[in-house]
Amino acid sequence: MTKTLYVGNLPWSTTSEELTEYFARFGNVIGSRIITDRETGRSRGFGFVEVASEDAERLAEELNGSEFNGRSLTVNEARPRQTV
DNA sequence: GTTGAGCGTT
Repeated sequence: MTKTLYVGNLPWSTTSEELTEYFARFGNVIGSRIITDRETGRSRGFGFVEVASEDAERLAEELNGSEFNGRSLTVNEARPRQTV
């Protein structure tokens, strides 16, 4: 099972690969996704990381407020989408 | 060549 974490306050140059590697140091990371502007294609400065549910809490706790490329990250469990 | 709180697309 997996959980999705919201990651905010990212540098605009951050890629999903960087996020995955950064999160993978603290737990089992499935993958990540940077949210880019639909019109300009530039990063919006936040994204989502899919991690093993057993590691989600520790990842959020370890990475929330931590420094990533000079920015203090915001990490939280992602809100459920309207996939209902 | 920019910006800075937030919750996503097939």
